[in-house]
Amino acid sequence: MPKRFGVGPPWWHGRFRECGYRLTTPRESILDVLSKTSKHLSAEDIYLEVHNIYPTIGLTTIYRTLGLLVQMGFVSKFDFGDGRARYELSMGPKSVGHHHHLVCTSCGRVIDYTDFIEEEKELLSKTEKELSKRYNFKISNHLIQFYGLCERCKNKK
Amino acid sequence: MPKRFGVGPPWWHGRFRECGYRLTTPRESILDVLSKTSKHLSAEDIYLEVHNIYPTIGLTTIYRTLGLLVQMGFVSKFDFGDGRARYELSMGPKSVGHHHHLVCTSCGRVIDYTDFIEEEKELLSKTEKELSKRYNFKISNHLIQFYGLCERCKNKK
DNA sequence: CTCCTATTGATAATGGTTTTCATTATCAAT
DNA sequence: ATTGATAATGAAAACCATTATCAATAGGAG
Repeated sequence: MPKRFGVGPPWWHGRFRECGYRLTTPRESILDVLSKTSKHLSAEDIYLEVHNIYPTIGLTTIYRTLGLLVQMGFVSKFDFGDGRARYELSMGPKSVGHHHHLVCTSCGRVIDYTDFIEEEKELLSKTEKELSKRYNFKISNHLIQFYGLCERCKNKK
Repeated sequence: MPKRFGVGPPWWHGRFRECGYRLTTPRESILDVLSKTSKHLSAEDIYLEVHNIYPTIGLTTIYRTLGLLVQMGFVSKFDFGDGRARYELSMGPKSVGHHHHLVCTSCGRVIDYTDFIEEEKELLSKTEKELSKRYNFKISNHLIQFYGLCERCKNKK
């Protein structure tokens, strides 16, 4: 039986050591905030949140740690076109798992969707396989976003 | 028989007037550069190119015009994660037409691919339709990018 | 040709992200 | 527990793509 979430050390403890990095208080605080939300937080959002539980944190450390987490594959970095990057835990309990985004070009609202159409996943892996072969490319990730007007903005016109 | 490209006024002349904008020399120069390449140019790339044929151009005008062209749907704006936006003509002779990107996370190289798998287009429109209905979202565009290691970088390891 | 207005471009400002560097914390070996 | 090598931190400054400001200029309807 797999270990339940919420008991024992968080799942990421081991991975840090494996990669040769130290799991420090600032880093844990950042992971803590990320794991307790399913929102799309900016670096400053995270800074403000972490600041509550670890007041001496610096914005620099936020950026550095996020870079590390992205590199380790724990965190995904997104650009929704508003000039600041957004970060989401890409694995873990509160995470919705892999998902794509609907971005409203008018108000900037972002909707996650995980309920893929049946064939969507299947086609995606097929496409990745095909592209890998054709372009001799080792594909490790993909980004899919749809742009348009959300319910509110659509009716506003 | 459709008008051949290269003769008569460029295809975009009319569209400007329709939208209530003036077609000025700086704007034409920018469109000229964009229509003669299939690369992913940054604002500064475009600035340097246009500067050759219209030396008094200002970087400000580049940004303003690109914003206009994006808004009019002539140009697509992309973010490949290197901190600067890239622009491509989304219609016209030299344009490869709608395409997706393979982005190398190591060297930043970008490969366009237009030769979609047969089912890809079909599924995409099906997905858009489904999402529009489910989230009451008017989808007008999408972005699909695959990340990984290009041939060169893959072998370098 | 003239006037009104959109457009331009030099400059300064903005703001998210990175760099720098002196200080501090971590962990393995003692 | 103590030490020492090294990684990590954070305040401040630097960076740099993009935007705002504003006086000067150009387009085009009349």
